Amino acid sequence: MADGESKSRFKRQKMTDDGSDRANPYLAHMHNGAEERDQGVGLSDGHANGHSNGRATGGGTSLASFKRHATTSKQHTVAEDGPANPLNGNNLSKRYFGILKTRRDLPVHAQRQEFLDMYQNTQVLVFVGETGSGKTTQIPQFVIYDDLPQSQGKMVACTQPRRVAAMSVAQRVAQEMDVTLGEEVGYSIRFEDMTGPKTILKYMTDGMLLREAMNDHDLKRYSTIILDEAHERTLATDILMGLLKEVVRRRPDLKLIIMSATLDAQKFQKYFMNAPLLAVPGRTHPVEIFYTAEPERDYVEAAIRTVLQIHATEPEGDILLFLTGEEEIEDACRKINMEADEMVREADAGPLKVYPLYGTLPPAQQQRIFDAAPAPFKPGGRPGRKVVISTNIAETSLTIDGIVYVVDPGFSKQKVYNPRIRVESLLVSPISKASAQQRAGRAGRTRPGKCFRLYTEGAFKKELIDQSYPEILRSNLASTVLELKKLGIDDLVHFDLMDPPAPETLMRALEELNYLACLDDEGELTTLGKLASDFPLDPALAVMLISSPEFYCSNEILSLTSLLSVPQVFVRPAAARKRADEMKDLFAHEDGDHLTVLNVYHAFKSPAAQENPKQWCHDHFLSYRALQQADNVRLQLKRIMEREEVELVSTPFDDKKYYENIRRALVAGFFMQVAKKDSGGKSYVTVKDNQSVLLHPSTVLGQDSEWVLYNEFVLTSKNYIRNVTAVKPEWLLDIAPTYYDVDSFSKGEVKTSLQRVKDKVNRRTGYKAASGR
DNA sequence: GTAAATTCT
Repeated sequence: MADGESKSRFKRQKMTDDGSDRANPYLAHMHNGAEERDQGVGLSDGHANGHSNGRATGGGTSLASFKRHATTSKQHTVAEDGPANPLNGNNLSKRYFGILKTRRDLPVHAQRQEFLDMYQNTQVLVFVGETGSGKTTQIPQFVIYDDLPQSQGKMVACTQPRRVAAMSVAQRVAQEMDVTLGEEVGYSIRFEDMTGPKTILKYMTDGMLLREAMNDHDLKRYSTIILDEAHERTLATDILMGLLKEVVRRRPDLKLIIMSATLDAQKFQKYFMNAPLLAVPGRTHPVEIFYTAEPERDYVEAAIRTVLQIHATEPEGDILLFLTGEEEIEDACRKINMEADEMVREADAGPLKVYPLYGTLPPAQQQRIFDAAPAPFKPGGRPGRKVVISTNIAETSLTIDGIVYVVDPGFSKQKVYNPRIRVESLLVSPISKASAQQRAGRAGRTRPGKCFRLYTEGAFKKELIDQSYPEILRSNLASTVLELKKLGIDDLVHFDLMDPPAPETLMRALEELNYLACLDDEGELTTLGKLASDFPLDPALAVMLISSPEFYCSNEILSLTSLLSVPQVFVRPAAARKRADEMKDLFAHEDGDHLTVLNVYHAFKSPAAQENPKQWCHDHFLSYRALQQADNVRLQLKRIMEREEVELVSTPFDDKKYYENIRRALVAGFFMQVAKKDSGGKSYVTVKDNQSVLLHPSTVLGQDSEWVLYNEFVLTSKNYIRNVTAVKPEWLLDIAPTYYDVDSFSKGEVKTSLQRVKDKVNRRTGYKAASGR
């Protein structure tokens, strides 16, 4: 592999980096006259409402003289210079002043006054800050100094799409403000509320704020809400934007800041009644982009070749390669390792260390990507290098310093939803231009880097879409619709979303909720629906849980619901499949996978296993993390059940009906996910939409069950149903009579079969078939 | 006879 060869496949394109040249057309230029503004004395009126909740009020601190929404950057910097902490009057630490210096070097700091001028003069502000601008840590602090939420007895919220981000940013900002995390600055995520009575700045996940909105439609606890990373367009962010658009109308005192990393900010501006925009440049190193001259046929093979060429020809620096899934990544790791060994032997190459990275990898193994690159074989020899092969987890969630080369084949697995067959599935699809930029940017975090795109420049320009479709357009909306109803949105069709989903998707969701009796025929929330929306669960799971006391097994269904809302508990390493399967057989229940996983949970909770649960899980090929997480979820759900007075009951274990009751309770939630064996005897057909499906080979269920209920529909090489339990058709007619109205079924085997069962039941109970509803 | 991008309440 000669040097020239590596370059020949790539056409060099002249550009600094996707966006590091940020001569920004949207940059707001405002006259900076605020310095002369009167520096009001005394706290604003809000201080007089006499809230005695122990919040920091600024009294006795340098903030006491600040006039709300009329402060200046100069005032802020004077206050920050100490000597007392502006928030609580304490002495400031040495570390504080050290951090203060670096904070003032951040690009956002240069525009602090500009930001204040806009913030003070508008209710909604769109803020664009590229990577490295400091927006996530600094803007909320600027806001605190001007909004003085403590004087209103309120807080400033800043949302993040991911839990880790909310936690780590809060930690960092607490340090910057020299306060204890959880006091003036805190965070709130599921299972963990690190806030207290003094908290005035709260980082939180977007999902968490959405939950809060369900019980407080006006979000009255907040004086300013900052939606960060809005460009990621998570489902929760989209719903919050729709909601907040209405809330700002109802609450003129609420300020809203939409923060985004892309220049596609006009869309946000337009959506929010032409809100003003402020843009701040980022600070990253330039990344040189290379494209292939011709399209690649096999992107995995091309990617491996490119990684090896970089290793052979490029100067020191680590490599990040993006692939789409676990199997592809493990496969590429193996191949690169083999080739690298050969390069070391035959071409005197430096050592190459390869690390896989994907979501389901245990945390300890994920940590290994942060190991330093290997040292040269001998002092002064060819440099060692680290290669990380990752899914798009490294695109946003995880940042690896030291990456200088990025290899981007241009694909990722994405969720798609097909409302016609009501199936969410994962599909390998081309990424968007925004993703490609994000990936390239990963090469320029510590020094100038290079990005090798395994597609042509023409393809980048013409074939990639600008932005990935927002999640709301790719999801089953059943739980979203339920949430919206609970948020007080009555007219879903006219609810102003940035990207409204297809009418068919909405119809499907409404229909599903109606069958689940969460919405009545008028589309209004029922008592059951209200209760279901209190649980952080899919509607079918929530309904199953709420109905379970009627089947005398709510304790067991509570466990099962928790198990179904965490990742798979069975571990099946490629090297030990057979042993793993044998272990699974120990827990198998002949009536299906639900009862099997429940057996696992009960065994996990037994004193014997709890003696050393980690070891026990390892020995039994079970995921300790998943089971622990299930335990956590169970506790949270149990608290909600107690609060809402959903009874916790069990059928005695020695009762003949113990397992049958659980299977019947499953039907109460999942009656829409039932399949009947085909006349051929091998495959199954789903009731109502007549899809041919196969039992997933991982099921413990034998082939002799006529009717089965399933949890998941998996589209891979074939249509599989997974997590399957045998049910009786009588139960379907009994528990879900509206859905199993035999007359509504289209002609076919399912209908005939159901009719036969119905007649039999009617004969037995003495009713005439005709008298049935 | 076998798959699971990612994230969230």
